[in-house]
Amino acid sequence: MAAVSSPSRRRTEALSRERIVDAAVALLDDAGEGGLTFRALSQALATGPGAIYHHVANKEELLAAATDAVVAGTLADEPDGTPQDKVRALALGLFDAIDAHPWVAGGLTASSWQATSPRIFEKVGRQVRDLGVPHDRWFTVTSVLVQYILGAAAQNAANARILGPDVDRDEFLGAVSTTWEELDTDEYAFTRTVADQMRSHDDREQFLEGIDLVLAGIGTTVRPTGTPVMPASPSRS
Amino acid sequence: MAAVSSPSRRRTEALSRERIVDAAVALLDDAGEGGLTFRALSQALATGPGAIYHHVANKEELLAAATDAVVAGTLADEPDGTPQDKVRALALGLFDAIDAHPWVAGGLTASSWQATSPRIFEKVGRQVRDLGVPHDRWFTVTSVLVQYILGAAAQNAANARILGPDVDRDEFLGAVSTTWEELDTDEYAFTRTVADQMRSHDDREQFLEGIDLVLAGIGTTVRPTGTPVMPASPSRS
DNA sequence: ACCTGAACACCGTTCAAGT
DNA sequence: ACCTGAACACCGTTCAAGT
Repeated sequence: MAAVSSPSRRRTEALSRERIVDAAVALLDDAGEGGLTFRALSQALATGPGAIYHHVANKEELLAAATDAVVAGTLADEPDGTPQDKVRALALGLFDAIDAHPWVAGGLTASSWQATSPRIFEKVGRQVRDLGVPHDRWFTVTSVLVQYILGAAAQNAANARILGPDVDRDEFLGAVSTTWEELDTDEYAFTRTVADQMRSHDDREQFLEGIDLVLAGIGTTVRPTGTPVMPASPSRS
Repeated sequence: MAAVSSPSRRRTEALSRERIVDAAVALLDDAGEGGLTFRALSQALATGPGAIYHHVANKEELLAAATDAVVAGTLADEPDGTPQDKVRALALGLFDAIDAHPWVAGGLTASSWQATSPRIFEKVGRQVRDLGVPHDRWFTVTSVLVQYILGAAAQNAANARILGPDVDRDEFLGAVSTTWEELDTDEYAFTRTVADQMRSHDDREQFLEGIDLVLAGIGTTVRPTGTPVMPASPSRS
């Protein structure tokens, strides 16, 4: 916060990768994916478009860095409780972050095996290990959990994006629900019957139920020494 | 296939939404997301850029239509077997389609609640119903399944994209695995221990294991009339 | 070394003008 | 009604020139 050190230049502070990334996050947050522009960015930083290239290779790397900044913030605080609780807390933290910054979803799929995902992978993987999953299944089970978390959060963010800030959620869900009710009787027999469930569902709640479903599935593969196979987390209905 | 009817014009056939969408799919397939351009498209169709707008509202709608065309093709043939088998077949069909046309992943998240997703939702939902899931959980369980399928497939496609056609998969996985082994001992204690599992994993296989994990989770919530809670699909190890 | 900002090679989209 | 293609208002990225 202190703009002290170094002899004052034309700008308050010299350009730096960190300042650029911060400005990028701000731009993405209030103007969306399409709002991140080297021209808009250079204006916000009181510099020329070319200057940014001295600190960032290209737009893709910039988006990845902005994504990483948000995710790192989310993973900062350590949850506590059972491994199941920790998975839920981690998942919900990411879900909320992606909901608040929908552009993160795009950034994550664009840079999967890079810096960001390993961070998430590590946090989730530790819980998988503590859950008692056999060692030879750690990679697969952790991957599946991470894939569900990021996949579900990304799809939720996509919906939030088309909703926009000015569209009423209930109104929108009601409209979709009505559309579903009017679908072809034969071709969409199933979808029609859940139109009302769709109208009244809660995204966060549904996301958590998905986590619990996967945790329950993991539970069926876990055999704590000497005890029989048990469905996971009996503490939740 | 027959280019008969109507008096011959400068082009073999008049422009139509279908011809435009077909050309878009072809363009996306061999040049990727960035290859779809109104200029490239109009050249392929021997017309001007403006002409396309008489049949398609904008690029977003065009991408959605192209996505829908691919997905509809995938869902065309009806699988058979148990509901579990059908879910696996449906999921694998989508996985393979997204793997073959990576741009579909982006198209799906960009137009989630539109025409494409309901088609997938319906197909999956019917199996959820046949699985014996209680009626009041149909929407949630189906959503979770669809979210996992599309989310995992999308992330796989993202990896395939950064891999590219000219990069050797084994070599790439080996490189990532080595990176993981060299990560910080404390910060990445878990990730380091699964570096070798990551090197030898198979994407399709892992995807299917994820499906089975979710199905197993669903199994713990299913109570066929009069019988106790049972883990799902005892037929698979 | 870092920054500037004009310039290059593109985009999606529009629109007067043609048929 | 459908098509044309120039034109508009943008992009990301580069690069000579400055400090």
